Amino acid sequence: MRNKYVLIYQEMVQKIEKETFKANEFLPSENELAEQYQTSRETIRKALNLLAQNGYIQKIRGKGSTVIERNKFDFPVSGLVSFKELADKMGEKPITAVHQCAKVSANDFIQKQLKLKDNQEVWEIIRTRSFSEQRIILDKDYLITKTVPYISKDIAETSIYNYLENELGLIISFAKKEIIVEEPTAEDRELLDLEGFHNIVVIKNYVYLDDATLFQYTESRHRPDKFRFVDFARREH
Amino acid sequence: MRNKYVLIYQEMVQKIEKETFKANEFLPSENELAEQYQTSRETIRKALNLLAQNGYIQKIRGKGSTVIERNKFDFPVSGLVSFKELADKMGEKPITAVHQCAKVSANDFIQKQLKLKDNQEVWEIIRTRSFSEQRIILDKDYLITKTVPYISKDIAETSIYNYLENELGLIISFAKKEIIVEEPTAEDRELLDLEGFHNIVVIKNYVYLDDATLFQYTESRHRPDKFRFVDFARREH
DNA sequence: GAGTGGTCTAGACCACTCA
DNA sequence: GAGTGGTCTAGACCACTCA
Repeated sequence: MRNKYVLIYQEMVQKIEKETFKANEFLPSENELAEQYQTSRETIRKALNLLAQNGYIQKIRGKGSTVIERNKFDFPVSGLVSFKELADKMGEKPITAVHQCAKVSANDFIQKQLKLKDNQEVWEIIRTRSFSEQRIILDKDYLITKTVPYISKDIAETSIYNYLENELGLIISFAKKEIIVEEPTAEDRELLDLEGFHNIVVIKNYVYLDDATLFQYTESRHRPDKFRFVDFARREH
Repeated sequence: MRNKYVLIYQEMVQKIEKETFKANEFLPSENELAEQYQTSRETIRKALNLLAQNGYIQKIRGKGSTVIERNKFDFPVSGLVSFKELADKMGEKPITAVHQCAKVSANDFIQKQLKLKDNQEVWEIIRTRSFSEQRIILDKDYLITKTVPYISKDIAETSIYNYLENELGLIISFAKKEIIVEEPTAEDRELLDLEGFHNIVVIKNYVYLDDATLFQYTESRHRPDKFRFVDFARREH
């Protein structure tokens, strides 16, 4: 049984997406919601805070909470998004080709990224993603073998995240992301259909578990014309 | 007088940055903190949740809250960051040149971005940012005149955000951001030192006030070699 | 002045960790 | 079994909005 405030949050997300609660209209007041859900106001407020954080509503003091107009296609909830989730939203089904899926000794660069003490073994997974017969994205994943003792080409072909979370029971907690633009490497030129593009957008991702241990480093290398990153951010005051 | 939980949050941020609380060590427990700050546990928890959200700590059930190792230079707190804040963190002082600062009639594109009904007037501000004598960034800002009745070249040269928040008293609440890569326009070629680069990284920003009204659309156009975006994101479960 | 959201409290019960 | 964080409650007081 999930938490009450998460259930209320999810139910309200549904209602916003189905437009039971419409954009620019006000939600019922916190007191009314507390009454409806037979719970305390603080619990309602936890649900509403989740909605606000994720860009569904804007709370206005003295007035109420209004539903933020959102183009679901343009602005998915931001945060950590795996490639598969992203592709679902893009509509078109990508084809994944696995070029490498093996335990290798970490080179200096990977050692540094994953803060390894010595040249431990890591899983190296190299994949390309194709849309309409064009190889657009090169994904390079490095996973610590202590946390992920085994992984197969089959898994790499579907979803690594699904395997990590549902099969291994790992709880992914947060990630640090960096986006930069680089010159294509020889590997990029070989594995991607660059079509004359002179740059590659590189998304570096450092992924952490719920005990704050770093266990994965990922580089997602995109052809620039197909790259798009969207984000919803609240300003701190 | 600010809120108790914000004060506690700020004090703890200080302690983490000054390494009174060191990376990978545990904070005092919530009960201890409640005792120390003479407050209730729920108030302490609000402060700790802010710390967790902003990537300072990781809470581990049954054990406590550990300080996340963070390279402050590499990973500033993510979210909405104005150019001036960003430049402060980069160390080098940029030079801003204002090319345009005028009320103009909104063209079709701007009307669409700002969801205007007709061709209202908007403030158009076009600026370049130089580092080491190189014009690296082209900023194009469009502000709704109803919200921002007046703005000057002087303001555009320093910080628009400072003016909006401290002079006009506007409360900026959230923004939707989109990052894509484009071919340089004629304007990019004219106003930036492209040095042969074939692409421009474009950050589109839709900025909203605390009453959920959209009042500003910004395009920040970066030379790709100097572009860098970092983010801290928690995964939703 | 009635209604709204924002903060804070003191206490309860729970699941989890670790010796 | 002692200590940890996670959730939930019922109530208080406050600042703000709006008629």
